[in-house]
Amino acid sequence: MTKEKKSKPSKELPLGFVDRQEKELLVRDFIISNIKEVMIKYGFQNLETPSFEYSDSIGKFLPDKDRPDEGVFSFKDENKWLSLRYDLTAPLARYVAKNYLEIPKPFKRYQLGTVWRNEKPGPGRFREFLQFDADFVGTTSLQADAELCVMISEILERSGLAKSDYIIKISSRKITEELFKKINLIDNKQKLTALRALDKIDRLGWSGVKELLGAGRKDKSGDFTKGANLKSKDIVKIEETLKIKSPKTEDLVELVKIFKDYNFNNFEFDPSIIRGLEYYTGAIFEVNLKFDVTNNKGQVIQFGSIGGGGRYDNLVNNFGNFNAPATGISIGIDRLVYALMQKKEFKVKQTKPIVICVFDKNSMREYINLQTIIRKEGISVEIYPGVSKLKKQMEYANKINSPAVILYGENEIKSGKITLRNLSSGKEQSIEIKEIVNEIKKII
RNA sequence: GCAGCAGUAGCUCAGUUGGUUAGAGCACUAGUUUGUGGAACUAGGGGUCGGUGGUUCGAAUCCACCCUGCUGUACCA
Repeated sequence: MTKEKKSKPSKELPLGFVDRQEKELLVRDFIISNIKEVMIKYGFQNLETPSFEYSDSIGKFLPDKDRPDEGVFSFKDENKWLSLRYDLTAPLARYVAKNYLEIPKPFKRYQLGTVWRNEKPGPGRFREFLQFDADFVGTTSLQADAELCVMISEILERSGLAKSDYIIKISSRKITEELFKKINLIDNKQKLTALRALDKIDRLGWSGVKELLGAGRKDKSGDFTKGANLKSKDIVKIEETLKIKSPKTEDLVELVKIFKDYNFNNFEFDPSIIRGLEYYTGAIFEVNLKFDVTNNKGQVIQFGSIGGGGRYDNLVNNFGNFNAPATGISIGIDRLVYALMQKKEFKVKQTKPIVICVFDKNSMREYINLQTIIRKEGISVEIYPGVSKLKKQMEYANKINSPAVILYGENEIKSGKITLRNLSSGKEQSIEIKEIVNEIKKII
């Protein structure tokens, strides 16, 4: 007798992928509806591009090509490499280049779509997630950059955040450019290491960043990270730059002025904001939450930003000779949902069906008629989907959080009255069929 | 990727220096005179103790390697 090893299919999900339940999806839908309304108000048009692109369309032309093959999910189709998109900006650049002659200039579009990243997930951070992205293509006006920040604020506040819950941090790639010129830092690799180091100041503090700018840093677990090996006098100059309280670069001075005209103050200049390394060319923004976010064990976690963006004047140009300076901003919708769901006062209304219990299959006609009457009023109702004892039907109704059950059995049919049981109070009442809708409305 | 810690039922965990048939709570299923949920009671199902190999008369327990998860770190367009 041979022992057969049954290899059952795995019920586990691939690393970084999750099932999303209704509770979360309702919040997501709520945010999306806010986004769509705001987008219309601000005059952006919707666009949908495919999940897959040719790998070179979304990767090859990016200047930030430190690790071209990592971070994306790819496969070879015939002889060409395809990749799942990792953001919505690269596909936009491709779209603009492809449709340059037809689209209005400037071009304002927004997009909601799933993106995929092949990297290590963290709390509230997955390998598949929904991103929202809005961009202006074809204008150098900082009015566009300002409008993006104001617009994001409006979306966040409509979705349930208070002004004190978030802040938009601004900086400019020009600051670091000037700084590197000043300290004569020209080696590209060193530049990137230095930028990455600066980006970590909120987490590691200046002392940690200083180590990363110099020889390197050992983390809590004892792991060592190589530094940028800058001279200590140059590190001092960097420290001085980081202490600047108000922006000196032309673009940010202008941006702040426009913010004033908008009466928008929920921003803060922070020269340590980096984002996207060499990808950006000018102003950059980052949307940060100001309240603590916890994991499922109640521990406060390092949540990071929920979105950001900035000016990328050269991206579309990589596809050819296009005059398409651009600026854009994106939000990680799922991260915003995750954070929003932790705010106690935040609730989205769920509509659960009233359950009509089944006593006798031969009365199905009565049940269906009743169901039709109630559904005509736009009220959620269902006939118990199955054949079970009444107890099971009640347990089912309770489990799905139904507000009430309708009992329409032998007794009721005989007397011509329906029994309506309120499931939160447990109270039952006997009512005429024509009154049923009114009574239900009182409960839900 | 690197480092530290961890992996026993669907979930949260117990399992004594290696010793019979591996336990509990919650959840689940069926009942407690069949027309009543969220409480109680009774009974039941469910685990090759993450995997593979080794040490041993004997491994959930010891060793090696692998896998997975958590945390930090790197990367994050």
